[in-house]
Amino acid sequence: MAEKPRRRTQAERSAGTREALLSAAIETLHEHGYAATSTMLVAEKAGVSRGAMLHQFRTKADLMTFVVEAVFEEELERYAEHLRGMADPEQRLLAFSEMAWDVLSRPSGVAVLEILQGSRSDPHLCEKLAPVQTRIEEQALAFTHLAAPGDTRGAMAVMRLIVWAIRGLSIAQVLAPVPGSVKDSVKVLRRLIEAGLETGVLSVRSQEDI
Amino acid sequence: MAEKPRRRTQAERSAGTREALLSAAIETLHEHGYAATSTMLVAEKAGVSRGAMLHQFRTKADLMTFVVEAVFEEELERYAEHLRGMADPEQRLLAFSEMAWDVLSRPSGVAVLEILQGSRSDPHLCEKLAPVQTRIEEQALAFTHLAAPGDTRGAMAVMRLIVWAIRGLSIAQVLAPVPGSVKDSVKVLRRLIEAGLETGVLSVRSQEDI
DNA sequence: TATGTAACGGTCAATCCTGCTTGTAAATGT
DNA sequence: ACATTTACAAGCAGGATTGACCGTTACATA
Repeated sequence: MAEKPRRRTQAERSAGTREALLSAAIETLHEHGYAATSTMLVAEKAGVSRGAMLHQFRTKADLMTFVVEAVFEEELERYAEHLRGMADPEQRLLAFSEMAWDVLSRPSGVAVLEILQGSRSDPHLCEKLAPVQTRIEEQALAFTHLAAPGDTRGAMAVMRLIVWAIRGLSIAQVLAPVPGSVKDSVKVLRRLIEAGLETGVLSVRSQEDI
Repeated sequence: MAEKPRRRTQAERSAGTREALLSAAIETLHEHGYAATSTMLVAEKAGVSRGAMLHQFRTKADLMTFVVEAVFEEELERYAEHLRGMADPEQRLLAFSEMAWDVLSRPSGVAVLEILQGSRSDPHLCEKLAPVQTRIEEQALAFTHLAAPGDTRGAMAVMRLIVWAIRGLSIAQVLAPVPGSVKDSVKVLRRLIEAGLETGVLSVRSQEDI
């Protein structure tokens, strides 16, 4: 009758439960926020026993760290896809705010933000996340190529502004009763960047005297 | 020896403990985030017995709501002070980002953001906060006078962008290992607004076709 | 002064969450 | 084929948090 209920290989099983836990964690974080994201809830939503979860992620901090890392990998791919065939730095900068909105306003982006924010409440998680965080910021900066190699500080300021403006707006969106209207602000940001490029404030070559 | 240990009046005593709890809550939220802000911790830090706290704020949600409201009142005053004698709408808009940074990056501003974010984890708090939140946004909009009376939607988009960009950056600041560097981004925002005004993207008169 | 009311201090039960431990079955490696 | 490692299930203990319940004291007012 039924196919041999072939047990999957170990690696497959591991990957399966980790994937299920990842999705469930993202969903829970997106929906209920960090404070209400207990490991029990996540395991239950993932359809995984608490024992299994505990085997894969010994502590809650481990699970959260995994989520941050996994989502970041996925985000990088998404950025890369958006930027494919966009060589002009100015064009990249112009597209950046809407790109970032696409990437960061998704449930996974909100989930990561919840974790970052929530990490402040858990020293253990905090120190596990510290290296990941700096690595992310470095890679994000290198990846965007927003400025000439020389001006790290200016490029960092611009990148941070855009990223955190978008993150802020993504909070506004989940908090707002009518989520749609937030995107207007993203467009305003894009226009501001256009204006900045026109007037030379955002020269992609240098960003000296801030 | 000692002065008569005159017992304060009832109203004074109430106000005293509420004030102490307010400060302690802000401090705890700013320092450890929402998840780690237990009522016990707050009471302890305020030097108030749990019984007293429970008398003033029957539930945790009550305390949090009080914090949001009290801080907002204080923020309004701060804004008013900044804007005193600044009648020109363009000038107001120019000053807005740095004003907002002054007001929102303070511990109380971070605390409110923590509460808003944390409210998603607590339906009870969520519904208590909903009316407060819309009231705040309305008043903020009316208060800033960023656009001509006609164009509510455009003004809202601009106001939201600035406010949430600043809020996002204030998160970045508490998360960052070296907090100082975040302010660069605030200056970039100011420059972008200048540029937007120059090129007419941010006309204070109208903000039609977004 | 006497009575009602408000602030307060301390303790309690119920709940929830986390991480540990034990036990089982399957897959992997020799 | 056997030994070892890995994935999983389930129960358990410790700790923390919340909100409620007493009793006590001081203020307020008649």
